Amino acid sequence: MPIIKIQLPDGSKREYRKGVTGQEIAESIGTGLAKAALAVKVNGEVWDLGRPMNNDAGISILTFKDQEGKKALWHSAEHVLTHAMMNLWPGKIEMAMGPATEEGFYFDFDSSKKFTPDDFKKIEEEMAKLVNQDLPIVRKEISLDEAKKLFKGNKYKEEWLSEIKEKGEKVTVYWTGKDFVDLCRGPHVSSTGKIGHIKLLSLASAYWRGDSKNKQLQRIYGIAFQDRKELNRHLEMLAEAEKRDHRKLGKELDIFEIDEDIGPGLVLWLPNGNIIKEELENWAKETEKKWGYKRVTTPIITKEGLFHTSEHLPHYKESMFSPMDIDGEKYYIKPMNCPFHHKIFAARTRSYRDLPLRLAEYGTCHRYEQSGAITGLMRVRGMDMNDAHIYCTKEQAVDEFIDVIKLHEYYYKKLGITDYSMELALRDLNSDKYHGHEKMWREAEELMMKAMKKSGVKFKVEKGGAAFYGPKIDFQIKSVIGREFTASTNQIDLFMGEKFKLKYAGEDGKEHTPVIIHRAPLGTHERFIGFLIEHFAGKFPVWLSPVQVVIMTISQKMEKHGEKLRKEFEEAGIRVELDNRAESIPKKVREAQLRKIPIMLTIGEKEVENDTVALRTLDGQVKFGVKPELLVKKLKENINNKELKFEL
RNA sequence: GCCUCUGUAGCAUAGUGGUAUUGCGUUGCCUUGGUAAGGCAAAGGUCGAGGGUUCAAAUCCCUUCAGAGGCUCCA
Repeated sequence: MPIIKIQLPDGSKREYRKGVTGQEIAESIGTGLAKAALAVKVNGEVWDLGRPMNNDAGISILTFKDQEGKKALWHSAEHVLTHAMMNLWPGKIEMAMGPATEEGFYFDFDSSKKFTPDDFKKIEEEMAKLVNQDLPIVRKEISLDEAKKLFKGNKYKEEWLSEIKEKGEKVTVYWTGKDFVDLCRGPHVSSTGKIGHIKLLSLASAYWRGDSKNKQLQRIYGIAFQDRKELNRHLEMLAEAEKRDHRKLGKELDIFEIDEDIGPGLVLWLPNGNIIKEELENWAKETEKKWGYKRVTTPIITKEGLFHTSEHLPHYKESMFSPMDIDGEKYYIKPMNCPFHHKIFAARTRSYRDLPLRLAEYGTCHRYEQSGAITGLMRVRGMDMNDAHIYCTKEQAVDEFIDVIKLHEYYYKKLGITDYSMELALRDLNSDKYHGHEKMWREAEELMMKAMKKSGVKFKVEKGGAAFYGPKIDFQIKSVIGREFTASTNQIDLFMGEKFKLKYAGEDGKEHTPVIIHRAPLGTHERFIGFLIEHFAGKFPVWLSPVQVVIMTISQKMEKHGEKLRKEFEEAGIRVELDNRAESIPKKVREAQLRKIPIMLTIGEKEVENDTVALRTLDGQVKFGVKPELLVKKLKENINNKELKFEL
């Protein structure tokens, strides 16, 4: 019998007969593993457990702990979903496609029946049946002709097959039991029993192959876990995420409002929200002053010519609000601040001695976002941007850019944002949306790459995401509940300097074009605060809290004392409220908790007598006999240092 | 922009053809209390807007606005 050598996950080598499967190897290692195994990684490629190995190989057994194992399970769950729907509505479902994603799976299909979440229960029951039957899931390589016969009449599969033919790839199908088959590359788990518990989450629509010219299909999203408890935990997490939704909290905490009569994506900052906004703004102003930025202010509207120079017109016209006619000339509302800052640079003769010149502004910009893209504070049409442009020499560019990265890191660290990543977005060489000449692009890419590498920060390269005038770096931040956003975009720009004919006198006495760095570490107030609401679940650190301290009287007899205390806190620059209503303490506490006020003080007879307060923090801890002077001192320190937590 | 769904008082909700339910909040009165809801009462709604069907519309149909989940887009 021919023998092959397999290197096991622990590094040891063992001999097996030729044709051994991943499942058999898993069984030979340990019974627990045999059950948990979902797929196998063979020389770096993910395989089904049942696929025979005919050569020496190094393997690792994938379980639900591995993302690839999860994906095999989820993809199989997607097949079960398709299978169940074909069973329930025979002839009514034309299956298109369905992959596993990073957090579950979805299935796209075409059907004359309009599905609603009310159908989920029925489908889930059918899926549970299929899982209980523990049907084998078997991979088969078949010929193109066989495949064509098998999927005859399904235009989506036919399109897929003709593409496989073009690429010259092999056709693989997966059978679930005897009566369900789908065209699929896999990998899958070996039988439906391994999938465990499936939950359908939502219903949406999507264009076939993600192209808006194509037909829209119905899409069902789902998730699956082997362990019921894990599924429940996941569902709880989703519910928790919903509670943290900035739109919900924004309303509950009186942070912002979006009024129908004003328009979609146009934010009304309520007094509470405005405090957060101003605190952030002041922080950025102070910080950037220290980092050598100079502040400027520029208009919100401009003659159209400015955007022709920058080439935003006509290329980005559709993202701009329609122009208005002023004295027979077209004026646009600015979608960004860059050209204005360039004009400030150009307004005076510049020498290399003036560089780097860092111009910063809290600019109010408006962009015509697609109506369907607008969500809460995350995608808006009117925004305040913490924007700045650095004009420097080519020699300075790398270090300046590293400083920009450091500035981000400073901001994020202070706010306790630890989960972030960077993406270097380059141009897509096949697209014609990019401007400027080849040399300029290459140089800009090189400069950015150099800066990223020198800074030592991890980053991912993404093709096709660049701005039309240069590559960019996006900071992706993740909130505690796992929602990810682009918080800021930064660029080294060799294009606009030329377009705006910006010049400085160099050391050599000749004219040079400055390099421009675009940066906005806090992005827009809208998105950033939206993110922070979810990040902190509305429990802002003291310095950002709209109301920092509430003083609650046990009875209205303590009003005078309460008022005296309130004044003391207020004079110390602390945002404080006195709650002297004729309500019970439990009720006052409850309300303060719901408003997420970080410092709750109660005063009763004892406190008046001893001139102390009882301190309660949001986590429910109560400390009696606290001296107000000490508290004020500690709070001021906490606020000035912008600390994340308050401790006495 | 496209697809699907949703829209009832400040907020959260009940209501499948007979002009609207409940809770919180608000206001008033009583209560003056020790760490997540004290009691009673009152006010508050052209049921997103406009049109249509019908004796009668929150409810059915059309248009429109807004929101949600996606897709496309995202300088």
